[in-house]
Amino acid sequence: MTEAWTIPQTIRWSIPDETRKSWDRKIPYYMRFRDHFAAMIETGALAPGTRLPPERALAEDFSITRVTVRQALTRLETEGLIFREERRGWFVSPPRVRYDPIANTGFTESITEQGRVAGTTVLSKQQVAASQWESTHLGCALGAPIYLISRLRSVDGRAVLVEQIHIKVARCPGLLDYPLDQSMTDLMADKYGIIEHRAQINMRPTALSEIPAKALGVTVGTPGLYLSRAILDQSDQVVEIDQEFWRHDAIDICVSAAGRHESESGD
Amino acid sequence: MTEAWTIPQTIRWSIPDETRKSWDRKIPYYMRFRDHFAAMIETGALAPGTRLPPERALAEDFSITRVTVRQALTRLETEGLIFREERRGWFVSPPRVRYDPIANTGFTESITEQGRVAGTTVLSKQQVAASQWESTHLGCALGAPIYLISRLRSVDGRAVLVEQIHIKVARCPGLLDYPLDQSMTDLMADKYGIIEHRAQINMRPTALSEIPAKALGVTVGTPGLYLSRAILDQSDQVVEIDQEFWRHDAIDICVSAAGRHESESGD
DNA sequence: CGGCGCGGCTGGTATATACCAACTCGATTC
DNA sequence: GAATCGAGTTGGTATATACCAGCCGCGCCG
Repeated sequence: MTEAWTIPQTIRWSIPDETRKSWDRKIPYYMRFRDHFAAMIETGALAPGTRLPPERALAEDFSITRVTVRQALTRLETEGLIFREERRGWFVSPPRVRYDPIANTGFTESITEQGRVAGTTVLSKQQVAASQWESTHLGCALGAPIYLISRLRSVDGRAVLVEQIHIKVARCPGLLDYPLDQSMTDLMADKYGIIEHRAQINMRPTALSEIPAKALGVTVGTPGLYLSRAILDQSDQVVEIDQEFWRHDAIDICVSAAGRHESESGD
Repeated sequence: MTEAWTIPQTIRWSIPDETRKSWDRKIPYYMRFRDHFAAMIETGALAPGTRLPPERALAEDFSITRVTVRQALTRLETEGLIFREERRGWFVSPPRVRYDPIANTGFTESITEQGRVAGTTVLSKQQVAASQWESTHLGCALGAPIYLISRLRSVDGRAVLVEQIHIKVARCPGLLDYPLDQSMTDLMADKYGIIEHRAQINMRPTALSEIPAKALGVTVGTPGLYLSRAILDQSDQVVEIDQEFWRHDAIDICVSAAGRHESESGD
């Protein structure tokens, strides 16, 4: 319904003849089913959050088997139009939230600006010994003490991401005693005088594995977006690593870039 | 095999007890199948580009049905470990290419730096009348003449993205007469004196629709990443809009961010 | 009135089978 | 030697069916 949804549809590709031909040939059942619901969602006939009828009912109504129904539903899920909750049903996805991973605004602030309600829950906080991966990426000895904080973040009551935060104990002693359901950036600045100077961000599509899927209340293997953020201080020391697992249909990443300089070449 | 692949596996989530319990309960056939191939790929026993046996052979070897095999293969595909070519077979995915959408380097340059071979093919070039979407985003009248360029870009011979470039004819007259299989940024700077000053980038996971899927040689509905880039000049005029459709398993987005400023709050 | 249990509903996993459509590659033909 | 044809192979779509596992609500029981 929002502009974001319609962008892919408004694209005009090069060979319209090809497209026209495709209308002549037989369209698979699952695709007609998909098109039907995609249209209803995009026109707003099905409001976000609406629950779809049970798979068995859909199969009967459309005179196709449940297997075919599930093929179509999975497709709509991949497209981000609907989502499912394990053994509870299929629902129309809410509009995506815009998120700028490099901006000077945090999650809560950014969501609030969009007129939506952000929520944060601390799932766990503990002190552990650095694994191989952590020692490499945090720049500490293997087995050195680190804090591990796991949080669930939601928009309008729907969980959209789980994150795991890794911080060296030596750098922020006593961190776990502070309230952790708010901005880590602010906390580290206020209590430890640590200012984020630079961040290295990685993103890639993935499938949600068991633990993050369970935390988000989704079926394992559903598409997701992995986003990691390494935060460096003024002296280029890594002070925090944040690993985020997003529902793939919840996010619209928006970044603004400074332009290429005159002297440099592109491409 | 690369570090990027193993990150999700090295994550240590909060409730290891839960994880332990999961080993006791029955693991579905499709998951064991998945685990088997995921392990072979991650250890390098299956090299990138390797073709998997036909689905029917896999079904027989593992004593499961082809439906179940396909469920597992689709899962591995969502995870980015394997990909398929329409009616040709399943293959092990090559390592992802790192890509910084906001850096001062173009596609070819960036790929080359990673020791890989970039390729660009112009699929089509034409002049059309601006659609509603184009007039809105390019900032021109509806029906105004615009150039539409469609290109296919590959890494090591494998198509990784299709892009569609929209440029106002008024701004770059005669553009289509220049060679278009190279840097558009350079071309616009050299021939028209247009310097990229700022870019607005949007990204989100999606499913590849028919046209981009066909161009990439993949099955429609496979996961993809949609990336659009609006390029503004010195006077904040939109001079170019680039819409890119990536194979989701080909890309590892890396961006470097300037830190949050001292006076601002994060979250 | 509150907690517990059970049954029904939902999606999750799996079998067995069939036919279709596109690609491959070798053989045949011009 | 190049173009064409065709058979076989591969994935794509679809039916019909069965049982399992977790969620939910109703009703029973304390």
